[in-house]
Amino acid sequence: MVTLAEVAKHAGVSASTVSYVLSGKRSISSPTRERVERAISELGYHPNAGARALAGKRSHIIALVVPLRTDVYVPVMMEIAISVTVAARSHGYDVLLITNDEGPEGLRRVAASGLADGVILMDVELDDARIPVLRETGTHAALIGLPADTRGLACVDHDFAGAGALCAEHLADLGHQDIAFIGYAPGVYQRHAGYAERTLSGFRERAAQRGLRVLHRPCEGSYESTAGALSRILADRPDTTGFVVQNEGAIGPLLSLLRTSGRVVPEDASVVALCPEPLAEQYSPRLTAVTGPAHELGRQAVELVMNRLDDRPTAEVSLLTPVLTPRESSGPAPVR
Amino acid sequence: MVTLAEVAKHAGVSASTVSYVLSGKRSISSPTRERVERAISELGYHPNAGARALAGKRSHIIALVVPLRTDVYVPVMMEIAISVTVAARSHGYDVLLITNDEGPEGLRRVAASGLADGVILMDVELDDARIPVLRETGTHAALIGLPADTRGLACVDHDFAGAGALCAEHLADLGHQDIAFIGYAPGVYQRHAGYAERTLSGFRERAAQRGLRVLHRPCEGSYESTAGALSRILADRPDTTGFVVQNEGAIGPLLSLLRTSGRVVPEDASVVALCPEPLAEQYSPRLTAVTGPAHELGRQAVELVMNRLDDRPTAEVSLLTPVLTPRESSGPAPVR
DNA sequence: TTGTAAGCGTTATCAA
DNA sequence: TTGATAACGCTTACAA
Repeated sequence: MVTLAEVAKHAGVSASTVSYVLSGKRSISSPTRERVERAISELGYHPNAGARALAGKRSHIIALVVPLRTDVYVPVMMEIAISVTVAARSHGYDVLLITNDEGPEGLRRVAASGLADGVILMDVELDDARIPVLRETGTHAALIGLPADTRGLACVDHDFAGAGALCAEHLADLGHQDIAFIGYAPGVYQRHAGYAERTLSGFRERAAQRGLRVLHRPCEGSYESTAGALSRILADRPDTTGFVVQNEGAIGPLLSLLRTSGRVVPEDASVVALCPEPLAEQYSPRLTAVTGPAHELGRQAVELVMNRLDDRPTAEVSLLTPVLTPRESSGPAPVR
Repeated sequence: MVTLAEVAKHAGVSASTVSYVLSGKRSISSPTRERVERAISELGYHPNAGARALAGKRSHIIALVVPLRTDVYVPVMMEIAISVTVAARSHGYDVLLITNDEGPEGLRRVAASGLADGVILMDVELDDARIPVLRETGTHAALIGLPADTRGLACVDHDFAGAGALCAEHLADLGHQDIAFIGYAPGVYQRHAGYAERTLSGFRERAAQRGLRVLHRPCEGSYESTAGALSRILADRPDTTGFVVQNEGAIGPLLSLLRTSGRVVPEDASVVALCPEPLAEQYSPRLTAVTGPAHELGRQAVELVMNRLDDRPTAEVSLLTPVLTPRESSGPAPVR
């Protein structure tokens, strides 16, 4: 194993000079810098991570806490994890993966041992058990998701209310009057999951402004539950021509069922999905969809942690603007 | 921050005693052990990771290298990542996430810096650029996937040939004679991706043994490409009654197209998918599918790395047995 | 602009 | 069964 001392000897300088060349924390004359850099590459030197952490009081690692089972669509979780890793690397940081099966104690372990300098929590809940640990240990952290009490925390999330509003806006613009919102499973609303409620209220508010009639139906996402939701919707409001779906599992069934019931999309019924782009693209017809930038979520979370590590102040909450991409599944309301 | 020295003072013993209580590397009398353990919990001591790595020459971290873009269905990648993390924790190890955008150099960095003691590579290709680095640096590693040359390496993968055989077997048992295999995109076969070729040859071999007629059609997975593949199949072999699909994207389109063409599944045509369970469950009809245990892949990879770290010999290749779960999409061949 | 040297918090060897 | 103590490889005052 090549050590800093060996590099120093090889370059004919002191150890501290090598260290300073690496860290850039003091100015070095070009000739020495070059000698050192040559020595480094000739010997294939890589600083020892443990020693660096011990002496420098910084592990250059951030922990990413992922839930075992999650509300978040898995490919999106992965996209976030990857964007976090890439963004962290651009700051010279690596990412440690922590699963939530250790519970909040995992956080404490990682922070107290100095294994990680900071933490990013994914899939944060309104009343998240990990937050007290964060406060108690004073760990530098960024949250993806919005807890009930954000005081002193740094959070990034999609602007779900804005996303809901966008759906209402789009369908109203197309002349639809009766809209059904097919949502997550009832349990999700019963435990007051923030993203679900925020989307729904953003949607409802804008719908009210635009004078739309709205029906909200929770849905498990299975074929059967979607069929149940749809038939109730059509029974209660036969004039429904617009559908907003916020439930990945319900999309496929909904499209099949509309077809089966003789409704052509988008001529007879318009469908707007709240889902990731790749999902929207893979259906036939391709779905008009509202999406938030998942990789941006990861990137910003990393920026937040880095800012906190360097004692730069950060805003408490940052919401990312969603985008509606019109595709083939939405069109003008049918004339009656 | 609580140090080992503070614990020692609090317990009235020497630092080394505390260290040995923690590592269990020498026998300690019960009374001292208890005093030390009490001190540890009273002070909330967590050993410093950097110091431990430096002195002990082991970081207790393994790196998991994930591809940015992948052939593997993303939720399965995530499942593997999580099972790796959980399994690693059970050995006192943490997992560092490395993306492949650093290229093979990322591996070298992580190994040479002592950041990780070992490495798990996901989505390994036949001629993987990361393998030379592994050999050159002598890094302890486990590969998920099978490279062309496995000498000296520890690999785990699904038994794709077995999976293919299982599909042929199942359809033959049901009396089907003409089977179409709807595969991955042509490019996947052109670059001789191991899993694709192994599945296909396993399938072909068993089909031949059972006297089945077989048609293999690569497919991009889009609606259009699936439609193209299906119409060619039905043109070339109108008597085709069995379909094997190994392309997540093609499943939905195939089911729609069969329905559209007036074929009822499973009365007129049987479909067997090579895909993860959750995917098979979410279609209507639910799909008979062949699946490999993804979490087992992660678990075994960790065991392999741990064995290598402790100089225990390991087999070069371990293939995990796939399972066929019969569901609603396959049934007896129609009588002619 | 560069060098010297004192830690950082463990582990593990050598004694006792 | 336990205690001193010398590494481990780096960072960072403090000197020069």
